[in-house]
Amino acid sequence: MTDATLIARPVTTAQQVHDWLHQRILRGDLPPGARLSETDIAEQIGLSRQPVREAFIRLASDGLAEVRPQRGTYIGKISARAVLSARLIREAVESDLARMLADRDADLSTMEAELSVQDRANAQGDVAAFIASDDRFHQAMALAAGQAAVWQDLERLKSQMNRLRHMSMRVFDRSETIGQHRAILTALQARDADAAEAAVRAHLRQMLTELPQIAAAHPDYFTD
Amino acid sequence: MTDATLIARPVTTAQQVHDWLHQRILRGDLPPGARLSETDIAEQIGLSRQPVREAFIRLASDGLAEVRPQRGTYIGKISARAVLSARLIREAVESDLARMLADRDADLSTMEAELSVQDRANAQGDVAAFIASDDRFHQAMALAAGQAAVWQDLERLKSQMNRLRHMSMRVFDRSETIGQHRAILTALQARDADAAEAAVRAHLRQMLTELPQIAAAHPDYFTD
DNA sequence: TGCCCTTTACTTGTATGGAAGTATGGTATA
DNA sequence: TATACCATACTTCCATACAAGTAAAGGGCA
Repeated sequence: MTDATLIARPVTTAQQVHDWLHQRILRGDLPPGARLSETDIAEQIGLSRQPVREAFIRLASDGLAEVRPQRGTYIGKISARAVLSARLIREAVESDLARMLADRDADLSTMEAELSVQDRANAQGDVAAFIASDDRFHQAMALAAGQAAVWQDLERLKSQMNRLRHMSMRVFDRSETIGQHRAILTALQARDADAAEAAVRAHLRQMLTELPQIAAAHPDYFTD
Repeated sequence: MTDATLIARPVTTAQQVHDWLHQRILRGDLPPGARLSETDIAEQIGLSRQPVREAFIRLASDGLAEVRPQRGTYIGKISARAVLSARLIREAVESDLARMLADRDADLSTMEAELSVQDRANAQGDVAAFIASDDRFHQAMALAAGQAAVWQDLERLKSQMNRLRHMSMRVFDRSETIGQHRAILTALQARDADAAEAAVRAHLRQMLTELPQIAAAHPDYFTD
């Protein structure tokens, strides 16, 4: 999530504004469809409109905002199409990664550790902690397969899904999710590629049933 | 490639500048590592720096340029890592799409037609036409599977690969590529999911052998 | 001759003013 | 009362000026 950029690039004000808004959107603080205003935000943080404007442009590139010339800028609604597309891609890619992992003697300790974190977070009802650990679990799988760059690419696609999750997490019990994670890990430890692939696909298909429910509960947050 | 935007959104100047540069970069007119200058381009097309600057920001978001504050803006070099990552993702996703297609009675006429186009383009040595048709062939597969949004996502990831292809196409004979395309189509027509998946994977793994050769021939265009 | 420091030119970053376009509410008119 | 028109208050877009920082060339000095 917080992609620790290795090279310490000099960070501009516009960059910081972008990162700040990006985070707020993904966490759901800025709800889909909400209006953004260059002048409002500029005043709010004591800057001119220019860096704010440039932040907006980058948010639009991220697919998180929509700039309508001469009309206004709005937080993008969650595109069901984009969520389903990202889900399909994740299923295809992560099931391949799981197969690769099952065929080698990989280090699965990080994934193991995250499962414990998720147990605690679920017991304590700490939604944010659970989501963060969930991400790290999947990331760890990519890293164990030696595909850090792949995970970075997936993360870009995942942004729409992430906003969705912040809503769904408050609705669903996550013990089922943890069980699915454990099934994946067990299959990998057993070096059973077929079982691992099946577990990954089953896990990621969970969203197919959740998405319509969430969308029905928040119809104004979604677009097809 | 030229994603015909369905809604006729009002296009700003900055948007046009971005599209123009985007195309030039992907076609290789602006080589990796080349320097871009806000003022130069602004003068060149009779505008102020502002819209050009905003175009640069979006190119950076696309991963095609790098803005180094107070230092300069450069066309991004081709990241071997990004190419390999996109390739792995394509293989995983497109092999899944092929399986989906093999399991249904899909319309494969567009793919068939593109094969003829590729034959002609290869015979005439028309590199640009071949690349365009190659893209449409793969896009047609996604469309036939009812996954237009997935192809859009893949296209974003493909940008690094596309620049590579404009170089490789001048080096390699493409009849082998056409044969691989035909193998995919034949398997789909036979409704043989296993064969289709194998054909897709074999086709997309071709790049694993081509990338090192291209990189060796143009070492200054690449970064790891 | 070689090294260090200063100056200068050039880069992108930010601030501000006005231009162009849109939406809205009020007003005159039928 | 309903409708068409117009003034007004917004929005983002573009142009311009200046600020901050970088890099490189040139001069002074050992």
